[in-house]
Amino acid sequence: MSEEAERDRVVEISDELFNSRGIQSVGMDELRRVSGLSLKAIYGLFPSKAAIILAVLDRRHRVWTEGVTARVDRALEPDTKLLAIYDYLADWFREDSFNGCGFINAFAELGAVAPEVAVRAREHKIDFQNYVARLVAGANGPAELAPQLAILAEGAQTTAAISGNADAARHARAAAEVLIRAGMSRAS
Amino acid sequence: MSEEAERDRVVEISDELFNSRGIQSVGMDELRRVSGLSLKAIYGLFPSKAAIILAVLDRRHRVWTEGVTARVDRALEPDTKLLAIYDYLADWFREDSFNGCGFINAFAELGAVAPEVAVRAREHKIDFQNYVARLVAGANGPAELAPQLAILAEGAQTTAAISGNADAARHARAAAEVLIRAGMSRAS
DNA sequence: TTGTGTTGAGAACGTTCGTTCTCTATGGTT
DNA sequence: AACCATAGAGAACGAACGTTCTCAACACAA
Repeated sequence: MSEEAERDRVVEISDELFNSRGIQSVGMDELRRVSGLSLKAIYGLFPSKAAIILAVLDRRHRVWTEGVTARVDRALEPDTKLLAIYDYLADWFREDSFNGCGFINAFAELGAVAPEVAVRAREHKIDFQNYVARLVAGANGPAELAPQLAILAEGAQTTAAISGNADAARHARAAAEVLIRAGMSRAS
Repeated sequence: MSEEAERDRVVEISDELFNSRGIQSVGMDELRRVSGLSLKAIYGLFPSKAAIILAVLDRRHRVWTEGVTARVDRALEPDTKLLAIYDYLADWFREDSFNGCGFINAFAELGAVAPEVAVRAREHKIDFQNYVARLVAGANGPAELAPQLAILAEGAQTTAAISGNADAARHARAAAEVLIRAGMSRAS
């Protein structure tokens, strides 16, 4: 296995473990056991656990972005593209492994003591807000609609994570529909 | 100082420290140093750090509930009562010590490994949803409005925490206004 | 075959944490 | 003054963590 592939494998395994049990609760020894690599090999791929954490965040950003854009791209109309975000959330919430937004979790766990984690979380959220803003602009919606829709998505994620059921996506979608319709009628 | 007062003091100090730096990052030794009590005294008041964490969550629930109800009670009309929630959030977000919802943070940090923390977080959120539902009912709004408004409040909290600015409260309030108006017009 | 560099397995190290224990000083009671 | 219970200060303990080191096994070149 190439070094690149091994790195990806460690990051993927770390992502799953961090997601299910939190970052600080997962030790390097468990990473070694699950990955089948030696500690020496892992430390040959990454200089520290902190570097693995950041790599996991980068991966999460990529997976999230690809997932949501793929889902949005399938929708045909500008307004159904916006609603597709919440359909993506609904599917995500129903996965057994769903445990809340990894960035919110990482920020809550390490944001105050690991500035780089806070930065990645902030960048991830800003990136999503900008994406929503572009979709809103594409639908000729008013600028203030974008942060509102983003807040709905954020709220759905934490509500689904803590309550443990996926209804939040449905509620957020319904709210988004109302906001979009209201925004469009005012814009036209 | 009475034992009750000392207990409160430890919980209050722990709340502040946990809020600013996360739960796991704060050790018992720091609690000792800041509180001025001996470790022995602290362990006389609480059987373990886990018990302190739960006491902090209970305190957070009490403070939050009192704060938001006080703000809501100041509003006169049923629909402005609903909007008062977001005004309360706006004030909270602007506090220097604001670091996101303590329950979301605790859940993210410990929910997967400390079931009691997850239960408290869930109970807290359910309690808030029920509160919103009562306010919505008082305003003769449709039942589906309540979870939508709750999701807006959740999203505002995480967005404000990660982005570091209080605008999220304003956006959430504006969205809530639209949802409330739409809900009322359909109900009437 | 011999020598050499590399690697895996995991022991070891230094630190930190939650918790308990020791020891000393103190204050009240007789 | 003599005794005892109490409590503070922090050392000590066992466990767990991230990281590094040791050492034996192995692959491969000469």
